Amino acid sequence: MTPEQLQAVVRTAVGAVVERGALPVEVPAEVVVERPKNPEHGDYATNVALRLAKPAGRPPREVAELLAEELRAHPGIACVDVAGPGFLNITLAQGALGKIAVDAVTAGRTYGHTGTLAGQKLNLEFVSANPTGPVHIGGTRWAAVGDALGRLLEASGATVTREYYFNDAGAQIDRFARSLMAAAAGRPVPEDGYAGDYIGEIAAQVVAAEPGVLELSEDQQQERFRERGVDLMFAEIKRTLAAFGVEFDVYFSERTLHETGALEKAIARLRENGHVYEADGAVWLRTTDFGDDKDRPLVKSDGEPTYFAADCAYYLDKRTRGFDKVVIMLGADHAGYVGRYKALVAAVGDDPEGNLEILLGQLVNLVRDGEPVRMSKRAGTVVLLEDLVEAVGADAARYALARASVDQQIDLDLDLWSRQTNDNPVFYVQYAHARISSVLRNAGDLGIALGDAADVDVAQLAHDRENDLLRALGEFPRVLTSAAELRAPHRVARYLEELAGTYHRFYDVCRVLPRGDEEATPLTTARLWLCAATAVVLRNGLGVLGVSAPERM
RNA sequence: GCACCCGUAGCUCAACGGAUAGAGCAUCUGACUACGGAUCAGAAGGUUAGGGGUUCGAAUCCCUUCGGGUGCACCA
Repeated sequence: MTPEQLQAVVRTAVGAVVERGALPVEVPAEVVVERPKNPEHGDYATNVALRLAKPAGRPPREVAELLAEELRAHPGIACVDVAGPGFLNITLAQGALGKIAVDAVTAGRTYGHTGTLAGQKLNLEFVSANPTGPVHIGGTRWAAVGDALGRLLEASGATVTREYYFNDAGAQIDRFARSLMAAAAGRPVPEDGYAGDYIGEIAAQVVAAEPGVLELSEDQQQERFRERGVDLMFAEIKRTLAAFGVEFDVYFSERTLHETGALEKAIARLRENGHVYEADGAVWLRTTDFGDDKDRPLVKSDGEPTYFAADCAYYLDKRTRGFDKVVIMLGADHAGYVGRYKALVAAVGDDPEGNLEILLGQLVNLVRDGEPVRMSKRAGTVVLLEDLVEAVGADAARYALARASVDQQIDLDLDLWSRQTNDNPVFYVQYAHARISSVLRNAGDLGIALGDAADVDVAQLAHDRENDLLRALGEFPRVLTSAAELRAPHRVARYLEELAGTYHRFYDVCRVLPRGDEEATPLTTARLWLCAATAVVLRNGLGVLGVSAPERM
């Protein structure tokens, strides 16, 4: 029996008790069945009696007793205890957990996938670093977490479009172009320009591609350097992200919003809704009507539209593309944007809570030898995605960034994460997978096959460590759905570490393959299924995080 | 000054309002005739920054003090 099935059984039991008038409450839509931390508390526990006590006007333990009696009648349940303030501790019948292993192996790479978010069409925007330089460490955290979140949402049945928005229309790009021009001409980069080795590299590539470019007029040169520079920088960014295992469905150019008149249309719509006014020669959106700290300009007094105006147009563009929900992942340094974004969504007539979701992530510090790492070879001051990958490898980098909650500032120790030992959590998890792969290989060499699902006797799995492992495997679908709902990919990583530990403890005391000239038994086969199921879950879980599951290390 | 995030074992971090707050590392003690020891068993380690409140129950929610981070542009 899987936890989901038990959940249904408990709910049915509540229904039965209510039905015969013993409990004057509404049957809850969902009851919580969880795996207790303390093994003495049975296979599963539910707090449903505690929840129902107040509406029923009865003491929790009394409610619990009523439900316990009902549940004991179920054939899959061996015993039910009322414990503590009114928890129901449930122990399943011998062999009832074994189905989980069969389910996992049978479902394979879709094990853990659910339809809890089916029908939702989400736009997930992350990284969105401007093509004026390489992706730095902040964007890297979002690349790892955002991509994992995308996979997580898809595993729960949502349709996800990963989107990268880039600013190729404003003053920053102009500064980038002028920096390239200066470097190409051998002049120092302007005061407000971009430094770093990459500027010289790209400038040289532009000159190589357009030999006469330095002969052009100042304006023409800037245009050529801008266009080619952005292309080259973007190619570099995409290459770096791809090497990190992150790909986007849409790269959205701000410039296109200007060129198609989308900004004017957006402003017109906001004006129709009565939220636009003019003051001091500028055009303003009255975002304070929707909880923002101050009103925001859409068009500056010099007639130029603001970046915020482009944000409005961009949001509307996403909505017309049919996304129910627009999710934007930002660094904590952009926390100030939340208020105006929410206000903008309200101003166009959407629901700022339902249609928009902004996830804020705290910043990352890199540490080596206990000292903060600040310098980068290429960019002068910031640390880059490629620096991190070079230092620890893509798997460790992705895992390290995805394993912490995003609202925690993290100190990432480069020494630790580059170590090939069990200090390093990603190796601990990957090792478990490699170890299982080895067992399965050895089984094959011995001519022992998993065989058909109908033939395996999972009731053979009766050892405590086997049951621990089965319960852990049974949690996986719920780990994925709750991590998706909470937008918390780090939960998957924590779960995998726990699962790896549970497997190692099983392996330590439960011999899988026959030794020497012993014969394979039904228990051998059952344990092999358990191993295969664990490998499936490790693989699927690591897959969500974009980390490889090696068969040999 | 105002707003948001954070403060949990020596260190890095978990814990959708639930039972005795958990892992890994580091420290100490054990298990190698090894299906991969990159493993396992055990010990030690905590006033969840401090103080109030809410309730059957608070690391979690509310108020407050202290400490750290970030942001408060007709910049992008």
